[in-house]
Amino acid sequence: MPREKPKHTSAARKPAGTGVSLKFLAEHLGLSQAAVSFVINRSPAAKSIPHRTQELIRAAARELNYRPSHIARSLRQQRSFTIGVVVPEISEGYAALVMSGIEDHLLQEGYFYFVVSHHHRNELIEEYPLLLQQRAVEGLIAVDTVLSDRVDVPGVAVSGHRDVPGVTNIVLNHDRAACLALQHLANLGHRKMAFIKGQAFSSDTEVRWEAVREAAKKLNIEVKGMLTGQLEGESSSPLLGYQVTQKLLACGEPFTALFTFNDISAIGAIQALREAGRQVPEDVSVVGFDDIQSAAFQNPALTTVRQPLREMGTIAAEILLERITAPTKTPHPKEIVVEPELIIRASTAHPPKTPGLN
Amino acid sequence: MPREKPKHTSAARKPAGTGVSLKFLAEHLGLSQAAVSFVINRSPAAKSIPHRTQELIRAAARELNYRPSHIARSLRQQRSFTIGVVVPEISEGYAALVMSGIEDHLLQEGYFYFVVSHHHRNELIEEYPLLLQQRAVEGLIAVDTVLSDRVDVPGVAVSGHRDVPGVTNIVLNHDRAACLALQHLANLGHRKMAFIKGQAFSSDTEVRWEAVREAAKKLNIEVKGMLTGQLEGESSSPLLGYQVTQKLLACGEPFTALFTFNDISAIGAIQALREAGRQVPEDVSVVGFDDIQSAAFQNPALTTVRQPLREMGTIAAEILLERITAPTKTPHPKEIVVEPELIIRASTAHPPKTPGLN
DNA sequence: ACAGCATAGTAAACCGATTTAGTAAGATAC
DNA sequence: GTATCTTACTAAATCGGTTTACTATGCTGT
Repeated sequence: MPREKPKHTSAARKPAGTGVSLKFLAEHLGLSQAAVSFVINRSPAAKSIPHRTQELIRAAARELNYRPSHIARSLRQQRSFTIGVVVPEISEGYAALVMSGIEDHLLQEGYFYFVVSHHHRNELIEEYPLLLQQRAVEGLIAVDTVLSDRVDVPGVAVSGHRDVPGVTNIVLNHDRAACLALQHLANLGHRKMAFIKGQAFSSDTEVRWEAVREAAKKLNIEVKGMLTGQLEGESSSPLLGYQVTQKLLACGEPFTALFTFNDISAIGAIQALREAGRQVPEDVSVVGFDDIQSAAFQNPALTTVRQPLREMGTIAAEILLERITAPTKTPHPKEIVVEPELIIRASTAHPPKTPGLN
Repeated sequence: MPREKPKHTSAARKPAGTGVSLKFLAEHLGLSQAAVSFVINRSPAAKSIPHRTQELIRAAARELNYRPSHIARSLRQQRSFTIGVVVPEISEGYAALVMSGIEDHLLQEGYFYFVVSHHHRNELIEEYPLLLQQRAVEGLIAVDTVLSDRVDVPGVAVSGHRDVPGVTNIVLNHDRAACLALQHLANLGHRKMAFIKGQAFSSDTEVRWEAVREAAKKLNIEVKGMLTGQLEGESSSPLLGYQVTQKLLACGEPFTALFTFNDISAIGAIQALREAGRQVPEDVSVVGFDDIQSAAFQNPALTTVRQPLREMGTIAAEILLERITAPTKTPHPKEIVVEPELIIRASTAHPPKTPGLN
């Protein structure tokens, strides 16, 4: 009779394709899957397994390069450690900054995330959250997007501005933002101001505009319909700001200051002003919004209202994970307000001495 | 004896938490899970199930809002329809553009993707691909990152520039890119050129620099060590370009043209030049690289070598899915070359009449 | 009358883990 | 000597689907 070989019946396969499974590892060790699982996960049940055996198991796991299937684990534990992020589009500076804040916190906590971008198409805004849920995300973060309430995982909206049940809103203090900008311009001596509102689909547009009107009223500044433009179109190119500004100039109403919806449109606006022979800031002061990276490196460097976009992303991730891991602790905040900051650079100055020159 | 109620024993639960399961749906219908599964998936096995029943099943599924668990399905079918994207960081214009190209194709084909950013930290570059694999991604796309070969799923690198087995490289034709830029400057009459190389960690740096030297030799242009700067530091802010340019100016060697590693650094460079009293393009012409969105809206608008970043992302996704779904068809291309395009704007012009004025 | 085939499904294995309940062997207590 | 307690595990259920193999019934052909 031949000497008995070490247990190596190996019903579990190990063709390079899939990596080694728990079953394979257990058989290799001559132990049950349960025992191996206990040790690998440092489960309390492992306390009855002697140190010697534990080391054997860990050594084998390392040697065979065992990596538990996250999918199998998710299925069993009903925990995916995955969340979904819904953004309008990726290329835009805004969403990218928020995402990088989100990512920071999520990866650090061992969560991964799916990103989907809907390009403002309604059917996608409806469908993606459901698809994400099907993929067992434990929560959703929506950036500048209104989450429908058909979703039953915790949600956090960055600039969502809609009262959706179960969704926490992270919003900028727009009142303060508008005050900062208008106050700054008023202090410089500006009275005739023009404004560029955001696209209708952006959830910030409405709130911010309301805040601007409020602030203007407080400062006793007139908001003329003729001097109020609105961005139009999907893209996030400076071209939109360029076009609106041309219209504002064409209407003939004089102005010495322009408050735009974001930095991108401010950049386009400055271009249009310059082409029309108006110098920035000598003839017209321009205040942007967001403080995207390149704002500081425009010529002239942009005065702008800074939104702490990265922080907003981080906060969103923090709140979401809190809500996921301790759903009962806090009933969950409805809204979290972050503060803007006025960054004064070179695109604003006193109005020209001959005011109203057009 | 009370009238018999419709079959509704319902061992399967349906508390709002988890949505309905196949088991619940099957019991609700009084059918087996298999039958329901066949119909839902339009599997060939469903042909033996009469239309009437099929409709009943589909109606119930719709009504109960049944959504199969993607995780359970993945486990059984060993297909996750998920891929992993590895980028240096998200906030940068470069990666964001490539990602948006990737996303376009992936979502369209029913795949989702995880994003991880490694911030050039080696341990993360090593670890993330393994973690992604553990999460059963079917392939990896690395952007400006060298994939280690310890991964055994198909990989595609965008600007990877390293010969990793099993990885397809999508690269720009850097020789042509360098030629376009230098030819353009030479045609304008420039002879004294300065250069800004990329950071050491960027995988494009080496290749591009080689191409620049080659092109310069062909055009008989001297590449002086003193007029060669290098970006230093993690961040992707224009500040880096600003600092390098200050050094170039400080060295005292005259130049009339500057070819930068990317648009971001070109923006910083222009700032530095201006502060030193050199006008762009009157005194110094500047050529950027990439053609990021804001390049067109700089002042002056940036002349730059355009990389088709979005397309590179889309191509990466296409190749990857091809390799996943038909692994044997093509042995798999080692390298795919895309062509650059010179975008001439306002930051380049003839050199000044008094050449070499410093 | 009975084989053979189509119809309309069902039972159970399976994917790869986690987890509960339980067991066998040896040590200790009384 | 036996009841009890540890110690060191294991068997089997489970998560929620997919898929293979099989069955029961009715109809057709000869």
